[in-house]
Amino acid sequence: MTMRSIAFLVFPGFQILDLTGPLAAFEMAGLFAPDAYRLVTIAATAGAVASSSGLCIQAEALSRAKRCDTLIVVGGDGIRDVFRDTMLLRFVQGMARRTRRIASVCSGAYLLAAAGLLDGRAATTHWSRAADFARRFPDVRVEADRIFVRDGDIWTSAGISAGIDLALALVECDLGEDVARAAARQLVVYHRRPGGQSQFSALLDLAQPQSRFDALLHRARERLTERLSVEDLADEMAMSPRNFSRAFARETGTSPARAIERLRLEAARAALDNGVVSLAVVASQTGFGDADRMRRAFMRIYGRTPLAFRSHVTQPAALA
DNA sequence: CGTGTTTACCGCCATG
DNA sequence: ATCATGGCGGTAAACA
Repeated sequence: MTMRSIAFLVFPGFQILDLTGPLAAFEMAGLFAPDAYRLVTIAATAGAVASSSGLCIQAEALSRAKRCDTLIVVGGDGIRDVFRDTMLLRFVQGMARRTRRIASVCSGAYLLAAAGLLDGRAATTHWSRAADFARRFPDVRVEADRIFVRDGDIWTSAGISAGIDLALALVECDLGEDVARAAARQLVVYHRRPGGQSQFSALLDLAQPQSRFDALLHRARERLTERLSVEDLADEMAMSPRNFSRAFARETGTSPARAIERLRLEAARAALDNGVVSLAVVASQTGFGDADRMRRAFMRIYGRTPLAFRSHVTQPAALA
């Protein structure tokens, strides 16, 4: 197996989770694929680099990344100064020619865009900066609602924890789905977030963030074991069932019952993928009542049984 | 697997 | 007139 060197570029005022999330994801992948990755953190000036939280990390010189496989640029408020830094821009441009692929987390995309690497490409960044980003870099196709975007050998990801999703996707690309899922399980995060593309999970694929049903769905997800009938939900919105159904369908594109079912399916999938709890327990915890009803719902929507969503990956030797 | 019951959804119409 | 609302009844699907 070839050892791949992954270089993380940091700078003063970087976001600590943009670095440590993906770092930990690659580390976990290493439990299942020993010696697959070598991880190095680099900065324009070697030595202690303070993150925006004040926590410092020890970075190595840029020259340490000359022969790396992947460069990952992290984000953070400090990017405001960094993406105008001609020395770093030239470094990134040079890396684009040398490395197999380049990625960014959160506002790290600013550096890639300023270096011209994203011109004509699809990319994403933290949702709160998407508008500013699009204004500054009109040649980039910003896909603001995505967790991460791949365009050729350039990968960009949304805010903070999305960097973990990005890293898992890179791992899957390198080492296959089994290793990526095992690493995700070790991190206790979703391998592929249900809802796939939305920074806000599938839940808000349904209702717009400012929709009057957005909060309702969020609350419902916290108490899936309750009845959550159309009548209950209408009552909670202080609307008649008829009008609630109609308004909900108009504003979310799906019916109330289908939305609730989707939430239950997502929760059940996550529980199946992450844990070893029995089907009956998962069914009860997600509001399906019993395993048979859950199974029927899975077949109806996914065309596969709940068991098909269980990951069958052994524990890493280091933790056995 | 068949069967009675419940639930969800939708068209229609009345109201304000 | 237009629009949001809400009640009624039929139908189909899911449940028991």
